[in-house]
Amino acid sequence: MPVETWLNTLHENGYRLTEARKAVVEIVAESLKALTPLEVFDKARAAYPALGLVSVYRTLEKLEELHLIQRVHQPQGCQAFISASQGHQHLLLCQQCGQVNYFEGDNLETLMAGISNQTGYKIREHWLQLFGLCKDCQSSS
Amino acid sequence: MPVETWLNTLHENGYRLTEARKAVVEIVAESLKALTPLEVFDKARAAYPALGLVSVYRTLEKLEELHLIQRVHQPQGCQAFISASQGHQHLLLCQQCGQVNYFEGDNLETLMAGISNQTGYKIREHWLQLFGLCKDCQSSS
DNA sequence: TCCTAAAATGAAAATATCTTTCAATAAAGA
DNA sequence: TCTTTATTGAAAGATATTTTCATTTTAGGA
Repeated sequence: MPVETWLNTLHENGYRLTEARKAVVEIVAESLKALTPLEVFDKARAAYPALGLVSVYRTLEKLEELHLIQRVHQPQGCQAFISASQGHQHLLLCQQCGQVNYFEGDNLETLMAGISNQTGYKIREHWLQLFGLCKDCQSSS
Repeated sequence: MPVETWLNTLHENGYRLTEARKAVVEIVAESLKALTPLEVFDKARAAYPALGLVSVYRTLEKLEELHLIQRVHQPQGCQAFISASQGHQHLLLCQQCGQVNYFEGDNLETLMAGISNQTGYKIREHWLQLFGLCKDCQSSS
């Protein structure tokens, strides 16, 4: 999704468009990898040196609230964010370079129905995430 | 899995059996809910008041390394640990009481093969986790 | 049972991460 | 342009985790 769309969404929801926010959005919207707040801070400061780390946290908070980004869970940690996909999708992460891909079409209905039966649980949500090696990292290793 | 097995595994891997470790293992091995280091600390101190929080962290580290426990990822945070299931299983968590269930039989092979084709990724791992309401919490809400 | 080397401990200090507070600044509609 | 109010960055505060280190304890051999 283009940076413009993100800025519009922020504005439409009553948030002001400041230099700090634009710098953060610019970085996060265009990253193919999940970034931690500190990584965003470092990258965004290149464009806007006065940026404070606090503003990064606050902006990420709002972007998450507006479902423009989502938190990425990994064995190394769960503080990283990536642009959120539209609709119901899942993540596929490269274990080498960190590149993130999205996919949909999880035919988990049958599986979940069976588990619901077995356990008596009423299932309300599911998380599915795949890890592997992207094309590039397969050949280079 | 019984506490004894955990202690044996620790011993077999060259780790000594200390009072601190026993107290931690006792708590974690028998919990049906995922516990944070601090929660483990509090509970384990009942049995062994001299316990230090550092030892909790160190013991959890070893238990994870030996695959006796696994980290549980949740929207509220990812610092909690639960007894690891044998073989390849997934978690089903109650969103109300936190109770953890295990299930297996994920027929994701077809799904993963398709995604592998589409993306060119070589898929090496997958995370699947379900959230819902357990039997008890359904009736009480 | 006693001894000893080395692992493990707890306390305290150090790091790292994230949040709150607050006076100053800047956005955006009138 | 003016004014209100959201937003800012710096600093302090709160949490969570790791490191350091002198002391204690374990476990295996004597």
